[in-house]
Amino acid sequence: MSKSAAKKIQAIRGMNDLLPSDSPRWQFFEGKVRQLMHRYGFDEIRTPIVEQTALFARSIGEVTDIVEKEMYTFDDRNGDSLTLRPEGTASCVRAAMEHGLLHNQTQRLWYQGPMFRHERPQKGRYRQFHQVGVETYGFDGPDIDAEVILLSARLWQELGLMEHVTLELNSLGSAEARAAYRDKLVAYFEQHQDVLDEDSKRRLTSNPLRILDSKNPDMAEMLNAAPQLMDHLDDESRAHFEQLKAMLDAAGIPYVVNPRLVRGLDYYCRTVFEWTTTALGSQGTVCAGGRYDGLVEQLGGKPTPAVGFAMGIERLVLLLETLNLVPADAMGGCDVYLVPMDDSATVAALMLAEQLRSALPSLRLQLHCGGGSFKSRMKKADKSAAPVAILLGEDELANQTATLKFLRDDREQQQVAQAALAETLHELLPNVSSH
RNA sequence: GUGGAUGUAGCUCAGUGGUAGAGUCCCGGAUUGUGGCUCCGGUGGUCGUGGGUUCGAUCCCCAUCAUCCACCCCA
Repeated sequence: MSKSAAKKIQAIRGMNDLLPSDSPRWQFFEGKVRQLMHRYGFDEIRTPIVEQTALFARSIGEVTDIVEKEMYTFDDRNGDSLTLRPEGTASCVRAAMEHGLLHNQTQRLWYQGPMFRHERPQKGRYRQFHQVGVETYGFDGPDIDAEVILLSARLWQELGLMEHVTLELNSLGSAEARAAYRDKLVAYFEQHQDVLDEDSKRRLTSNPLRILDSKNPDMAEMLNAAPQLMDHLDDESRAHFEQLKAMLDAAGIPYVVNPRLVRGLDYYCRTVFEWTTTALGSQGTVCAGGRYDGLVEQLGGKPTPAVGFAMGIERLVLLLETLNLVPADAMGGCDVYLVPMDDSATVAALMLAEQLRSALPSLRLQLHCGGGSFKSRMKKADKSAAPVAILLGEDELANQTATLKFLRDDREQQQVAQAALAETLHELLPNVSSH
């Protein structure tokens, strides 16, 4: 620990520690997700966080921002170019193909885990962030589009977020229709070069559809007169989109059609959607996805229709926190804090704690450790947020009892025989069951 | 990647060109076996980091790192 060697090592920029005070919120969210996926008949898939660089370049699109400047790419010791995954879909397709999951069968998969993008960090935008994603394969009708949207909607309902999010919907048409429209749009923009700002000129080659979404008021007039994607949909995509809207109407899910909604990743076609919120500043997209019918084939598999979405866990947890939607009983804590009143009761307390844990498997009991004055032991009992403290001292040891003290309500403490303690706690604490 | 704001105790923040303070937290005491309220005392800081100007820099200048905001992009 010399001064010269004192350069502090800290976490990588944009990569955060998840501290004990945060994890209950994450666990609450993750628990809801897991339960929901189970209820909808989706199976979990876990893939490595590192893949061959080519996988992402070929799926996300060579000229997207993600591939051009945001990937964590490095050479393995044998010279292979590897990349920390910037999103989950490509890995999922790769794994499904590699293990024959797409061979004459349909799949409904979900995953969860860290993703990596080298962007400038901001609230709700990090270099290591976490997504929950859903991917379905082998369904070409709008029913599966509706199904995954309904799944996401139910999650918002269960989390109490429904009135804080908006569903935006669009159709990009088939890959062919989209490409044709893209050419037409580029031609139109090239005729109006003089009105385009710098960003838009750059996007002319990278993602011309996004220019439509520009906030620059000087371009508004020109953009309004631009060819509309909706007018260039192929008939099949138009029908698909109409049916999807009818299904959402029938399910009572409100949405707004946003003809300027364009996803940044190249593989999307037909249905695209985003759930957005105004409560998080400029990082308003909380969940986004769509159809990517061409990707499996593009990666060397048989043509396979696919629909999926991903949501950002940091953003959703942040939203839950901001809106105070995590119930208090999910925020950790324990039921009972067991206090040996002085060091002579340590061993007895240890044994009593184990005995109670055996008798009451759902009991959350924290044993006081680390000594200290009796006063400080009681302070820690208070801080534990437990409703009940068990005190064990000289008198209790002498007559095989324990003192039950109620920390949260005005109620006389009571002496209970140690043999009857489990039964008493079971009666006292509604969430604790005996076995 | 571009523009801007901010970095002082574990946390929230004052403050001054002469090597730092409050609240909170933590520990102890008032109260020998009873926490929360009150009162008293105590621990805790290379003032983000590295240079420069100066007799002297936490303060002024430069660089750098980090966080936040907007843009870009996206979950």
